[in-house]
Amino acid sequence: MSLPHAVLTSLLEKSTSGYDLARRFDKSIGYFWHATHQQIYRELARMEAAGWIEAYVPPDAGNTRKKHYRVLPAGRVELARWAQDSADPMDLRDAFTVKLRADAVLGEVDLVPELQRHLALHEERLAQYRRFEARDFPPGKPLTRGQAIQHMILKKGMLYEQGEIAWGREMVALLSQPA
Amino acid sequence: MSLPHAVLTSLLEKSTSGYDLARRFDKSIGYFWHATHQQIYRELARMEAAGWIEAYVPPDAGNTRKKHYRVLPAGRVELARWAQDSADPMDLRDAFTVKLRADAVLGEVDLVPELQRHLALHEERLAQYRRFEARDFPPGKPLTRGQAIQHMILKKGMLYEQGEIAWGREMVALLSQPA
DNA sequence: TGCTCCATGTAACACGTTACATGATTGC
DNA sequence: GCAATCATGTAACGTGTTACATGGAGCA
Repeated sequence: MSLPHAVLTSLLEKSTSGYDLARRFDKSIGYFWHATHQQIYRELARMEAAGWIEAYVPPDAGNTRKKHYRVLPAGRVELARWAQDSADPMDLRDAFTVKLRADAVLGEVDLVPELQRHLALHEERLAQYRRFEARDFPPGKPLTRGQAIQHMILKKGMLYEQGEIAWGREMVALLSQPA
Repeated sequence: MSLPHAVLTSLLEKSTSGYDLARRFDKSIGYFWHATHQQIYRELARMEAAGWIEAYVPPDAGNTRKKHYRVLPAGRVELARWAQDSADPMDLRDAFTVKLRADAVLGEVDLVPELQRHLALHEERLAQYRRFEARDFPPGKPLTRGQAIQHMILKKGMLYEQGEIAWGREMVALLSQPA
């Protein structure tokens, strides 16, 4: 049960509306914790009921219907409590690997086009991470502790994408071989 | 919806009982597609109802209550259909990375012990993968197409664990620095 | 006898996904 | 005026998790 805590973290980084949170979950924090906008609205309602966050109308509201949320002290306490909890590394649920295994046992499945599509997606994401890095962490720039952690998170994402790409290329070569 | 297909794949690799499938999901295929024994029993019941698999009493049953399952032609067809479907790369749900972000914004969270625990788990799993590799894919051994795919899957797991370990060590160094 | 592990399940609930609904605003 | 996008939600359903139930087999 970490979705509320991912939302709390995102709100602490920047107080905002459910809609903008959902969009942020499509990039940034969502690269490490995926969630749909419906999950986010549901969690916001629950957390408001629990007294972890509160809604307010932003001063520059103007003519939108946006409801902004900010984290209350109880929310901070809960987030700190959860962060100190022990939890095992994430379980993988990687459908493509299962498909490869299915191919290994069935034969007659052509996974090359899908693999190449995934490769392109991983390359695109890696390129985006590199742009983030160039923008936020230029070489030589002194970093606060928090920024250094954010940089390491980005590097973790880059490492992951690089691994997927290197492995994917080798896999294309194998699958493209004549049987 | 890939759990039934992961089970089908596992049953094609070896017909067996729900109990043994559950144990296999704790190693082997479970490293890429996690599932609990309750999920597996539920899927077996559904797939039997759908005519994808059938239960039978193994000839050497003896005095156990084990029900073995084997894949029926309809199950093969369904697995091949699913394997050809397009699906995006897996979404991550990595609680530890969220905790790091929480630490970056909150401070005052000590994630070093947890990180070291994870490091030990990743190292152990990598060692296990290496044992699998030495046992199943000794250098120079000629491989069928299916075996070559299985080897690549194992290498993907090794690459992943190596990345986690390298990154984790760098992260320990950062978090251990005096603030 | 009592303990542990084997083996299969039921039930309740929490979480995640998909489809749909509603109305306001912005741009052509 | 119309379409696309903004912004928030409801509802239904499917998947995943946790707790518990049941009874047999092996063994000290």
